[in-house]
Amino acid sequence: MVAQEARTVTLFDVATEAGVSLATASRALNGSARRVREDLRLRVLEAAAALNYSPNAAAQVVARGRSNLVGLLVHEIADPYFSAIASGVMGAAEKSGLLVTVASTGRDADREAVHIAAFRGQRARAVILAGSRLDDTVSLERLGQELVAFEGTGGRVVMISQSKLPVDTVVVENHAGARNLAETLVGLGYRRFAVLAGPPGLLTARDRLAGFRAGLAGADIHGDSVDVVRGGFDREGGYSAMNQLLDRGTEARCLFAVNDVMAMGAIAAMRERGLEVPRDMAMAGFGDFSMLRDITPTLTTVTLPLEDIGASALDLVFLERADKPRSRRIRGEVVVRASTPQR
Amino acid sequence: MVAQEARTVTLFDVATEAGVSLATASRALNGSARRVREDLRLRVLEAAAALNYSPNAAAQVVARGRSNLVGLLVHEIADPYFSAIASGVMGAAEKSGLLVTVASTGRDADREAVHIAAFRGQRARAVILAGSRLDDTVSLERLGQELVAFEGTGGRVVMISQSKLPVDTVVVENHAGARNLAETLVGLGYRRFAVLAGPPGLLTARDRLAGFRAGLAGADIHGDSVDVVRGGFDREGGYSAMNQLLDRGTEARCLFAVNDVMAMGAIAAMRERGLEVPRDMAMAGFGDFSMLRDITPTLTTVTLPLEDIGASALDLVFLERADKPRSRRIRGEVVVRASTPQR
DNA sequence: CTGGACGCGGAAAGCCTATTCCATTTCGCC
DNA sequence: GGCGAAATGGAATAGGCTTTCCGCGTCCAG
Repeated sequence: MVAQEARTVTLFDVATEAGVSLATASRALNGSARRVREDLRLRVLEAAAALNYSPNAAAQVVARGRSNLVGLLVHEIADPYFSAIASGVMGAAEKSGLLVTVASTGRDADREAVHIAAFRGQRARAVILAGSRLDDTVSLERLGQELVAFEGTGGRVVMISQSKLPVDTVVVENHAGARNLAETLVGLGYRRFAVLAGPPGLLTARDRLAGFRAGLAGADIHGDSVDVVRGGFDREGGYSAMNQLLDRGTEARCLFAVNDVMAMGAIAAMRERGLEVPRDMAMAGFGDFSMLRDITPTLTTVTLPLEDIGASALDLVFLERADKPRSRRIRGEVVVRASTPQR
Repeated sequence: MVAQEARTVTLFDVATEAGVSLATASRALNGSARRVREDLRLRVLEAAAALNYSPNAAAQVVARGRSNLVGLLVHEIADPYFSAIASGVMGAAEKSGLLVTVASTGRDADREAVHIAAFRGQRARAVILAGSRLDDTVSLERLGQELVAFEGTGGRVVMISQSKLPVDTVVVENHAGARNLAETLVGLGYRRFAVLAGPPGLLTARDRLAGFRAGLAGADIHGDSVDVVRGGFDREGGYSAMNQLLDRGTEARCLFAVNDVMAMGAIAAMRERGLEVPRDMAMAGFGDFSMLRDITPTLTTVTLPLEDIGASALDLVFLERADKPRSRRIRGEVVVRASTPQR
């Protein structure tokens, strides 16, 4: 028995096996503009199948000058908000024959830049940035440069959240959603509010707070009567902000947490003190991830069609780059549940 | 003004700019075995920075014959179980300078095969298969062939869940965990059990059921006194299985759902009928995703260190392929919470 | 019957990088 | 100072594929 060198089979092998040239084999396999006579085409296909040929994608990328990879940058893939978006992106990508490479940045602008550079190296077809930007001109500038470099390789850039850079964007209407929520809550009879507002620089958090305030203002409820507490944009942030609020005391009868997981943290903080939602405090969140309908009490929130958002982002990838960046606006919908009963 | 063709900058440009040869530039940039004189090295680095050079990863892959991509196959990225594992894999990958490409299979064996073929085309360094196998010899066989072909390109294969194929595996000790859980529940005073058991063919579900039964058998509680209902391995499955169980009536005082999201579905089904956990029925789950501590009541379960599982899988990627597949065993830990009070 | 248009296979160039193989320089040591 | 060994720069090649360009055969119109 001869020791077999496990060489991988190349297009050359397929061509030889089929008795045609490399060029013909290539054309037969990926149906180029040029046509190949039917019998040859079949011979090539058969040969490829017989040899279990799998084209070397890297070589194709080198030859074509572009890949079919899409880079998806999220803050944290384990966060249900991002994993739902990722699911939408990946579902749409599969339909379009694209592969999705995901990277978590942990909200770190530097790692973001590193990953974009890596995607540039991959000659990725596009990069999708999911997640809120910070209100930080320096890092925004830096990101912009990185993205320009990326576009220089022919790739597309799509952002999800705010339209702060001149790239196509799926804009989440945080302001409008929060305003509607405020109006709804006022309609339910609430007058005194507290807000767990997230970190100061985070645009998403800021927009939601501003929208909520705008909604209250429409009902003549003004800023000074609203208790605002800052905190991280995650469960822990909600938990500690709520503790802060409870420690210092509040007259609010209804709490708005600018993100659902913060609301969950807040509920946990209340429970530890023997307080109950909505008996001791009504509560509303924002962002709706599916698990929310299973917590007790079910939580009033503004639902966002996260998977659609991801899919929309991938749609934008296929548009030609234009001078004027386009945006798709996604509106959330207020859903009233048990946590905010009529007063 | 001259129309600028936006050609991407290549290694050749860097070499020219630095006044050295291509070979030297290459060696300077990725520190090969060969050394480059310090001043030249610095010149190259400067030139690269000045031109904002980013190596063409695809060309590197072609030249080196292997990539730094890791393919991760999950059933559904939006499922917290898988997104937590993905988070672990991605965190570890980043430390090792690897990129992670994720694909969702939706438990479809064909799509699984398609994706593995795609990863083979990418010359991925490794593919990690997360998620339970089905007890289906045909598709298992098919998968095995696909994986052999993948390994033929020099890639590594790591599975997470059961060790059913001759590849390195992170084995989740479902049987032992469920047995411990059963023993714990018996210790709390429960004697009559029902199980929401998941689909018949799914190995993970099967192992947990078998382990649970084994634990009960140790306490002389035998099969015929346990109500077993089949259902999907997700929230909907738990919901409908629970409805089935309640429709036909049961004497069980404690329910074991073989997976946490099924337990959540079951709780929802009970709530719709005005039933409460644990008053009307105690309940335990399996798999612990972090949100669980925030539902009411907090749920007894077997926690799995999902992020560690992902990280372990990536560890295995770096081991040399060996004749005997290795396995890392991961044991869950029983956590008793409010849903199963002492009786 | 002839000439041009068209269809199609094949040779070869090109994509970008890593690495081998020479050629030259540098260095250590007697 | 001279010699061999070690270090190091550079030309050329490899790697797998796509695509351009060339040339030949076929078909149809005149």
